[in-house]
Amino acid sequence: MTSRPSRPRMKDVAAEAGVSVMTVSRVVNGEAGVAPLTAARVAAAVRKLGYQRDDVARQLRRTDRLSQTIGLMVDNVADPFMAAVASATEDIAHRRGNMVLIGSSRADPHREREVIAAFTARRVDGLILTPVAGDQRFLRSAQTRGTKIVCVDRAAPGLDVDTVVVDNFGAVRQAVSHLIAHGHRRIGYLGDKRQIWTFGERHRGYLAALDAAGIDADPALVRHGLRSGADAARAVTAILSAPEPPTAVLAGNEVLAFGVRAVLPAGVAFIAFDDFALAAQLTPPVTVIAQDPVALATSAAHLLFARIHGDTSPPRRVVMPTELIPRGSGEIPGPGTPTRTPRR
Amino acid sequence: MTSRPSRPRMKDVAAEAGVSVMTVSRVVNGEAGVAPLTAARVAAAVRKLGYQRDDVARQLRRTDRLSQTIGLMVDNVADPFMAAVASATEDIAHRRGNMVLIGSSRADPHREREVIAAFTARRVDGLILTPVAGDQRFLRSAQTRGTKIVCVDRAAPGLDVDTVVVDNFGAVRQAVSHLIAHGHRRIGYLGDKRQIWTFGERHRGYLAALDAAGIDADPALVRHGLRSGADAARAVTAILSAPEPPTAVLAGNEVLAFGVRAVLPAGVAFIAFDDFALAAQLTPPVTVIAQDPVALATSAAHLLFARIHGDTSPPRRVVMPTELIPRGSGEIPGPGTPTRTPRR
DNA sequence: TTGAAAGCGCTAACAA
DNA sequence: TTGTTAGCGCTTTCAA
Repeated sequence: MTSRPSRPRMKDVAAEAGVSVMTVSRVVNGEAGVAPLTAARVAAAVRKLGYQRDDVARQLRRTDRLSQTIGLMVDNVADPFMAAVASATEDIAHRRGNMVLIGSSRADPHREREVIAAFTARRVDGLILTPVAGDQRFLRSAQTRGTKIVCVDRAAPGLDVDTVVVDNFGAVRQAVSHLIAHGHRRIGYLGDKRQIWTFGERHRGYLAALDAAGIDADPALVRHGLRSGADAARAVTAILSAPEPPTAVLAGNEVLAFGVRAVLPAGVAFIAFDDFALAAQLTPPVTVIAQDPVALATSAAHLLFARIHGDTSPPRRVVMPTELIPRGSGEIPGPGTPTRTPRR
Repeated sequence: MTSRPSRPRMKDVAAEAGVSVMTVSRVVNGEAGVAPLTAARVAAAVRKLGYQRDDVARQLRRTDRLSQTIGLMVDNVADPFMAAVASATEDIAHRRGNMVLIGSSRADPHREREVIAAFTARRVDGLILTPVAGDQRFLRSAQTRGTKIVCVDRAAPGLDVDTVVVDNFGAVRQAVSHLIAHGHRRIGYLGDKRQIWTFGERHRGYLAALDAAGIDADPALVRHGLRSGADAARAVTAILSAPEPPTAVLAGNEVLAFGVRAVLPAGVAFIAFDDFALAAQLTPPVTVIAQDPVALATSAAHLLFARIHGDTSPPRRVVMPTELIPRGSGEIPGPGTPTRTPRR
């Protein structure tokens, strides 16, 4: 076995340049107070040896304790919404010279804790989270010890932190009211786990719209805990084969919408939460509740970096807009629509 | 200003439990040779103070030097293919108790170097890369110093590392031959930058299929460097308004396919590289070259961890399968098709 | 302008 | 079984 050649250290550079490690440190970090000629010798030694500063050792000693690393916990990076959040977060972090550690909770509160513990053990400066568990109080200790936290997309009840979300409740209430206005009274709801804040809100919005129209909510038309397109396809098939099937369906997010579309019969109205690439090109085009994941994540990342750099103002809740985009699928008339004139 | 309360250290736990830090270290790391009663006292102190081991300091001193962190550099996490790669990588890393640092090159060789430098400065144990630049020799120094490297999706010419890819050349040659067999002789090609290995291969496959059929390649039908759906939409519109427009188009990846679909007239045949969620539900359904990003990334991650844990066998190149899935759009007949019998 | 000494929080090696 | 000493690679502090 060959022994693994280790990377050069400051002391190697110092020896090569004939100076002390302190001088090397000053040159490597671009500090003033080094004679130009000395600096040039050090720089030459750095190049010759291929020296690169060890940020792990650096972080251990520095006064500001900053790792220039943040932790991003999403539900699942493969989800297009979460991918957009991750991409935007990484972009802001990169611009600020930071790196992003990424972890997925996959809607598992246990995994969520593991991931967050692994982040804090690595001394991240801050966390951007899409929380799963209803109760996030376990984060308080990290918070009081200086780790900055921002929630994005999903709020964390019981935790007093900056939060960037949309009005999920209002957006779904509006969408369901839209379906009701088009004559629907039996409307299906397909969502992920209710404990997830967004889906709790979306389900409440659904119920509120029904209630406002004097429609009794039928639990047979509601499915929670759907995690994949396949889950959603099975659920909508089941709901549609009920004795009194729905005439309209709401899919709680993009991934679920994909599954619903694969099996939804023509004639059933459909609205999806989240806009997606081909929504306008399907037959019929899909009416959606659009939100902007890039704007959400960008706002969250800016908030986080402000906190890391000393902003101690009270926690803020930023609510970003949503837009109901009617494209056709959400405007398919239901049995109660005015276009079908009742005969007497 | 209030001073930031710092997290407890081993010495705090040691003081609380009335033992030395070494004993705390043993308990925290679950090592044998601590009296049960002592261990219990330490454990109680850990709980009371909410102690969490500092992995940064730990890594600095440990003999194996492992950070239990790997770096993943993708082109752009928002791209569904890359998101799937990231998700699968994170999943394998999580199972092995590792974390993932994520960075995006966004097809910029300069940014690529920055990201990789930031990874190695943080002493990652290994790198999983989708390289951009044609020349990756700058990675050799990191490699000789012990950082394990695996390329996924894209190979890195000039670098002798494990690589997990598909046969891009063969897959596109087959797809373009498929279009030719359906009577097309003027076929458009839309791809990202040619320097990116995959797109170089895909373009070569395109040319090879034309050549095998005795068709002269027309540069007016080819566009490189497309980075978004909007880019692709503009490019295909331009190509179609040429004097002799193509009767078929190949989109080099999923993101470009979205843009093409938005503007492609019915009647123009279409094949996309990468399968995507709604491909089968468009009108006409989209014929695709399917590959499995999860399988690619899983294989790459396993290779990387084997290397990190001492596998020193020669670098391997794993070639995963692709599948041409005919769904309709790629079978639209062209002017030279046998179904249009030539009259004499 | 430069360097020596100390120490960040932990673990390796050894001693008791 | 427990503790002591040294040191990972760097930065801080202070002295020259």
